[in-house]
Amino acid sequence: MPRSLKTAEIEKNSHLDYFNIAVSVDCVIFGYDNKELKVLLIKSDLEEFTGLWSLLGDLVRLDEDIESAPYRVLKERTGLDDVYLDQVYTFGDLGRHPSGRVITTAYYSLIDIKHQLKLTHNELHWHKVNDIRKLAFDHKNILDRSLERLREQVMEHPIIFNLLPEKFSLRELQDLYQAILGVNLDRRNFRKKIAHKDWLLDLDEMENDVPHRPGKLYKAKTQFRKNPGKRKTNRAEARSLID
Amino acid sequence: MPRSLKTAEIEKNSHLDYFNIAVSVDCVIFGYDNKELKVLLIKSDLEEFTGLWSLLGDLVRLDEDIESAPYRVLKERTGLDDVYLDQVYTFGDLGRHPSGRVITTAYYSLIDIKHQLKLTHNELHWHKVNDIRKLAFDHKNILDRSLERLREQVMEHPIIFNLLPEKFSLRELQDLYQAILGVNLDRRNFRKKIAHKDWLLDLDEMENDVPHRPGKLYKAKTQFRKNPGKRKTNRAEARSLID
DNA sequence: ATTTAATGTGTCGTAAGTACATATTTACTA
DNA sequence: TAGTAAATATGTACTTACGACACATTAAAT
Repeated sequence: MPRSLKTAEIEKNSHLDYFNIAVSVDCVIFGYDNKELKVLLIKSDLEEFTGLWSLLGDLVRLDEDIESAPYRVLKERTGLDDVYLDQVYTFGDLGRHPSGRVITTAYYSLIDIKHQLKLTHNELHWHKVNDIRKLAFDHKNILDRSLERLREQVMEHPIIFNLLPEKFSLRELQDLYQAILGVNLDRRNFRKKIAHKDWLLDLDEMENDVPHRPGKLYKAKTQFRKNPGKRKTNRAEARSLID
Repeated sequence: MPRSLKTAEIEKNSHLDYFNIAVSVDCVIFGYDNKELKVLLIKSDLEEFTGLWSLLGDLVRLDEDIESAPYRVLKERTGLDDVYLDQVYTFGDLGRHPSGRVITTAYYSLIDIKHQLKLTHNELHWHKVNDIRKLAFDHKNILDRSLERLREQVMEHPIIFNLLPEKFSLRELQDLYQAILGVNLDRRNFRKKIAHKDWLLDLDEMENDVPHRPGKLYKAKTQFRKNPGKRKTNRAEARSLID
């Protein structure tokens, strides 16, 4: 039996009961601003966690695929549509939710703070990922795992562009990589590596809002995958692992 | 509402009902024998899938962590203890289970067929992964994803040794890699790469059961992680992604 | 003794990773 | 308008990893 479950709380949380496991999704919504990686959080609505922030989540509905749930949550809470989402991990320890037995599947999302978001809900706030020490539930753990996954994915797949406006300079791109990976990169080597990936389209345009020599502007050439649910095995990838 | 859900079926499957999502785990149990990657399957017990095989799974109990469930399933069905398990993905499409709404979290497991398994259940059978075309439920999809994950993990982490007996030769190890990755590898380059990883302990022993020049025997030096639930981010890994 | 079938290295060309320096362009300001 | 500051843009040399490839060695079987 869940630890801190009392009858009063069951009534308060009518969607939870003693006899079933509830299924939820939580969204780790990453954004990038002012050279910092951010995550969108909401004030926790549970007494146990007053003052703490939490991820955006909801119970999975009986009539929706689990993959649809995080899209719905993002749409409902932020108005965002057509975002990049990837499943990270499913968390289901006994004590993770004080109101009952809830298993949650975490998704992370990459969005462009500046151009995409209209915050409809004033309890939502962007937080610097690096400054976060504690969150409600096990959400700090979920955040850590999501960041870990983001770091793994970001050099292998052309997904990082979801965090940037359509047009960006190589400096902006490098700053973003540095914010995500938490390391400084050599500019010349970084550019060689990016050039080699063939992800960028040279727009033949220049920055015009910088107080120094403007850089060239690029846009992402590659189509990012928006629905990661059903992937194909890539034989070539497997091969490159060894020989 | 689930597609093919009828009252009769609900009665037959008393653990499922109209009003809640059920949570299960499925185990993709990999083994290795005769130069082939195998997976342990059980005959499906559902009418809809008579004649088809399925993964070993069970509903998650109300009083166990989700991570504990696959360990329990393995213990109950095969007697296996202390195995390597890793969570792969959570599948939750509406129509995936004919008897109701069931969301399942897939784990893959690596075990040594020869020395560990006492099949207690005579409906269990090892199947060649390469020969599997169709499984019950969405289990073929789950198997594909698990194999994909195994292929990704197997060069990065010293987990492959869970599929081998304690002592093994480099040839056996290479054969196993080839079975998993589905490619042939150059022996010299393979050995260089493995040597470079510093995963092996030279036992100063020789094979003695082979009809040709015997090779040296090795054992795994590295401790495999048995409980992958809570990983730490590795700063050095992140750095190596860029430069 | 010869054959067979594997083990156990080494080399060389190529590609990628890493450390590092100089010239160039624009905005700013004095 | 000339000089300065700050960033862009690019190249080279070193080292390490990858990939294709060949030959000598060892033990078992005949």
